[in-house]
Amino acid sequence: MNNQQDGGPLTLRDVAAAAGVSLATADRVVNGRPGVSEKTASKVNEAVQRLGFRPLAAAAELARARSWRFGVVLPRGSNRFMLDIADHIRAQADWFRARRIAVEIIETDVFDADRLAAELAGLPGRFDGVAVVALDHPRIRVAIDDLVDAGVAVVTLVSDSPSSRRRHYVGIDNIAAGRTAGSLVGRFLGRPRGDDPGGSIGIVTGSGSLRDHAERRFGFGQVMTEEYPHLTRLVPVEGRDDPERNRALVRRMIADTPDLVAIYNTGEGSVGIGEALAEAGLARRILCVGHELTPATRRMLLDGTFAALVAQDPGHEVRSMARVLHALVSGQEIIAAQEHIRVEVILRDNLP
Amino acid sequence: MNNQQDGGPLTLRDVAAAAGVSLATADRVVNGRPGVSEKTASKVNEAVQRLGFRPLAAAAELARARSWRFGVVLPRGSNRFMLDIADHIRAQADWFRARRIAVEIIETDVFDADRLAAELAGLPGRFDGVAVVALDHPRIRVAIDDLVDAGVAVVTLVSDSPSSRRRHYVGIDNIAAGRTAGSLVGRFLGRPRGDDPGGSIGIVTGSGSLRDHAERRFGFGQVMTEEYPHLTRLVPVEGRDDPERNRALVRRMIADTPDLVAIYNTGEGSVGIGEALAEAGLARRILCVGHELTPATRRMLLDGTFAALVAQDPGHEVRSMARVLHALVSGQEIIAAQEHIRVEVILRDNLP
DNA sequence: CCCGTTTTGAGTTGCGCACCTCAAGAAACT
DNA sequence: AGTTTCTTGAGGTGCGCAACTCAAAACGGG
Repeated sequence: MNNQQDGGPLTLRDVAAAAGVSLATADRVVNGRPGVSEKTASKVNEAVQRLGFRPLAAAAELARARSWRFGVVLPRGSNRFMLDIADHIRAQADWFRARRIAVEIIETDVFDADRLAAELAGLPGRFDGVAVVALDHPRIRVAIDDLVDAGVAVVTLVSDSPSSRRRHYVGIDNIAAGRTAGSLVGRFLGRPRGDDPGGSIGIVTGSGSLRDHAERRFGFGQVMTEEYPHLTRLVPVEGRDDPERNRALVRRMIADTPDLVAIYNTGEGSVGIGEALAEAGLARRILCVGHELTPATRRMLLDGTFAALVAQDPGHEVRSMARVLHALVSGQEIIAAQEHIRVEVILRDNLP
Repeated sequence: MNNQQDGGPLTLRDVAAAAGVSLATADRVVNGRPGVSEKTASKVNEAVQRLGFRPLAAAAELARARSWRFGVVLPRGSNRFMLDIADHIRAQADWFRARRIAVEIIETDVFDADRLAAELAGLPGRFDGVAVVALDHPRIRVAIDDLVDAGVAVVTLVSDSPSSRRRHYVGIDNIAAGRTAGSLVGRFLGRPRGDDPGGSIGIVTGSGSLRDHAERRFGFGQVMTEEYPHLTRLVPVEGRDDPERNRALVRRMIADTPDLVAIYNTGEGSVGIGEALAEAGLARRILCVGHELTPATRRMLLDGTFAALVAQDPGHEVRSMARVLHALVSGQEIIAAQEHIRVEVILRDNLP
């Protein structure tokens, strides 16, 4: 019953026949089970190669007949972007269930390394795969490595811990994101003409200890130094992603900086910046670039308060996380090109 | 053998038990087969809702045990973007095979409506699903509708034919793309200051008859008229996406336009524009914005000849096309949010 | 040569579902 | 009442693979 005769799909049966072995032997080779001589194994592998056999994903998954438990460790709190991530996870519930995946969202204080490490230490046994918004901190690195050693598939999400042995990072290149913001600010301000004095750029950031924000500031600074040396960068102020704090900080910034021409916010809470500018009657007169698309930033993009946003798509990230964890636990290959998360530039005109 | 007792996965068996009907009846309802009274059907549906049942994707796919034949109709020729689309289709071969999908690429002259229509007429029977780079032309609309009537799932790819009854369009909103290009050009040129005379903007386009290019010109013009009235738009010149023609056109444009400040190319062949500028020693002095990321545009983005690209991701489009066609032929739902193709802005700093 | 080990073949089971047949029962007709 | 139509249940089959058992065959060492 060689399927290949009738043009049907290529099955393991065909491989076995082509290699001149039994189905059982072919199965042993393909699934890496012991008890096959090297000679026979290479015969089978050669046939797999020659025929281009790939196990039918659906059949393999069905036959494996096991379910997976994934945990996603997110920062507790009201950060809009993280809420979006959580929403997208819930929105993907059907996708997960159709693949026998149970997802649990674990909210914790990711800014407290000890607590996060303790949380991670309790995960082995509870989960087959874990995605974590990581702090780049030695204690977290160790906690992640322990998870990996316990046989859990670990990926970092949004914020990486590159020194750990996590299998994958799902998120954007934050240096590139900062550079992109820098180029937008530089180009939007225009080349200095004649006696153009340049001007000062205010930088609002979340916290000095977050790797993603630090990388964005770094990338932003790179471009500014290289390409726009006529512009002055003010010392970054930390608003901890809180709109209220950002508003106060920007209010003071406006008062203290007569030649303020632009503001770059590396994190959330952009709405506070917009409010401070509106109070001072400076909305649309001072160039603003921020990160992430939220209802608030969308509104400010539409009304012109913000000229551009540098963003990452939380939906893509959640789907990528799901695919990568699923591939890792079920021993499939990761298609790198597909899992690359893009640094997106959003203007008023290409709002999704 | 109620799986729910042991916390196992939720199966159709459980639904049937919960609804107090047999497996066969539950199956009839779930798969929309006839012969079930309305009362019983609603009982089953209620149980499906209440328990949150979803057929296990792998099992459903395996059981359906049928393969699909998809055809992708692409323009013949050397257009780099279309070659990328074809490459991505080939790169997805494994994904397709794992889902029993055989994909055939059909190259034809999409600019010749008669020939394209004839090509489409020959597809029913050969394919279960077809993706076509459509010309928005009455003859093509009829040909697409005929395909749909013949029971073929049809989606348009990259270029739409919105008046047809195609089930889905996989591609970007080209008006938004043109608007985005317009905003980039306008903002990059900067606000007029003092006695700033504005300047002229050259527009290079592929052909007047392509819907996507026309829409881009329209969107570009919208933004220019609304926001940057001090800038003059030259009459678009048609280079048919050919670098050589574009080079000649831009050479003439440079000679004829002393106040040329920017060039917008709605299509391909941007490399010819870069060459003409380089010859005249104007590279990086005249602002260029184009479309699509190719090896050539990537290079010109890096060397500063082009300031920005407005792009669509061919990989995303191919994957979306595959998902949508697969969903259509197998009666699954399309997740609209996931299938939205974004208008991407690519600067030197966020090159993927 | 025999004996023990390794390798291989043959076969079974089950994953969850789609799809089919057949027959029994219920309801709606004449 | 009998007859026809509709509805439901029971059961089987197969999709392609993973994972297993058991026995036969091949192999290696003494």
